[in-house]
Amino acid sequence: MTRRIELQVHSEEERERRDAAANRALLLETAERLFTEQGVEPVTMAEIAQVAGVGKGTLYRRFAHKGELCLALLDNQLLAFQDSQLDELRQLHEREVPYLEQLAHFLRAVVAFTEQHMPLLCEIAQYTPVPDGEDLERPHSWQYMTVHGLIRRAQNAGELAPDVDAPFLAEALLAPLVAHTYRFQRERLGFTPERVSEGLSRIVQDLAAAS
Amino acid sequence: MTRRIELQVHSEEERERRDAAANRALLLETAERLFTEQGVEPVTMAEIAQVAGVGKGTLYRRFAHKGELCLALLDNQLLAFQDSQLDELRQLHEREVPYLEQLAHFLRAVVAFTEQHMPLLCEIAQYTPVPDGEDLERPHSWQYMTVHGLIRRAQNAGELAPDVDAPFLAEALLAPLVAHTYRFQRERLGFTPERVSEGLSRIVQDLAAAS
DNA sequence: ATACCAAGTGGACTTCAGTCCGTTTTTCTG
DNA sequence: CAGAAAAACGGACTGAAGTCCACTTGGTAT
Repeated sequence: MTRRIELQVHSEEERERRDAAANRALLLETAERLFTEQGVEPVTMAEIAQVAGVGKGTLYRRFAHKGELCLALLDNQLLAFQDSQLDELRQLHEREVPYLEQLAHFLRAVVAFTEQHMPLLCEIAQYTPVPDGEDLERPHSWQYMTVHGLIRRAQNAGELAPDVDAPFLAEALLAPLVAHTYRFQRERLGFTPERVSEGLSRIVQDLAAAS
Repeated sequence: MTRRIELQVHSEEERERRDAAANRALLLETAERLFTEQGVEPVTMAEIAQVAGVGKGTLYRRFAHKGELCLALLDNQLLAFQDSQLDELRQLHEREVPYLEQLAHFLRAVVAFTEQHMPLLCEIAQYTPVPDGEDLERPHSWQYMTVHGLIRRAQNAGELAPDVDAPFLAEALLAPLVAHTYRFQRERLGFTPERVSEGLSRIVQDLAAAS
């Protein structure tokens, strides 16, 4: 046998060596602890490596930059969020709740998620070298697809005019929830999460009413 | 006479020394040239100082960081933009164009401005240390006040339901025009400026229709 | 004119992100 | 179990932002 055929769709990158896997876990634990103690932003990559007792090279071999590390830390919670949302949307769908109402519900959940993970999300956005980005926007990307999907279904169901630009509308509804923009609203404008949720719901409602 | 009373409302910070003013101008010219030649992002502060033939300390005394330098470079054009917009809005108002239409017009103008100055605006956003920000958001701040004002007038004129959260709506309409968010739409989603303008106008229209 | 001093200046220095590469460890193969 | 290839490791190094401070200079008061 020359090479095992890749069967799994996801994360089949021919497994890390044992020491590598151990270090990945160690680094994630260390980072999480330091973040809890000092907050995300002030902790440096060098500090994480040092406290974990490995060289910087090792740290950077696992995580190309601080953003990737933060994303890894968020990964489990992101998966959980996605699962719970898919589930809730399915339930709403079974109860034949209109798509635009599902959308409002989903946006509310995204607000909560953003609120909860603001520091990590800001850091992820910060350390994403412009042209790269691909997977760093993963949280946003999934949210975008979901919102876009709900909008299109709403259009198909006649809840929303079919000539509305669904991709743009999806982006516009999520734009206030981009980490830095959201933080600005929270910290400088003094908006509460509820206020943001309500505001977005209202926009969605009015879009429906206009159709 | 002990101290001249400050009469001017703006920029009365007791004037720079002649050499300082000369260096400010020199640095702005140099930065502008380098930005034109190489683009904004790859030019370093050290390079600007070096090419201008001054020490880094001098550069940083004038401009606390790259964001401030970029903002200074944008300042004239920002003033021109504000003037032209105030003028246009005044004209629209005289022709008794509805406020929400004025708003759509203004948002279109902001899209154009953002489009034109994207590199500088991104850099300004990048180098704004979190807690600071005050004047770095000046472009956004003025846009925000204008949009907010138009929304409230629309409400007073009965064009828009009075229970809409005007401050939030202003922020939500401008959120897609925050530099990084806008760039994402342009470069990764492939939206054209027209598409963004149209999309925002449509939202504004539908808000009106729903009231 | 002189002398004083706040403002301005230059560049070495610190800090942090991220890279590089010679050395060590794991794992695979016979 | 030995030997070799691949992967991982560590920490010195680079590059850029931003700070610091001893020194100089332009405005002002005498």
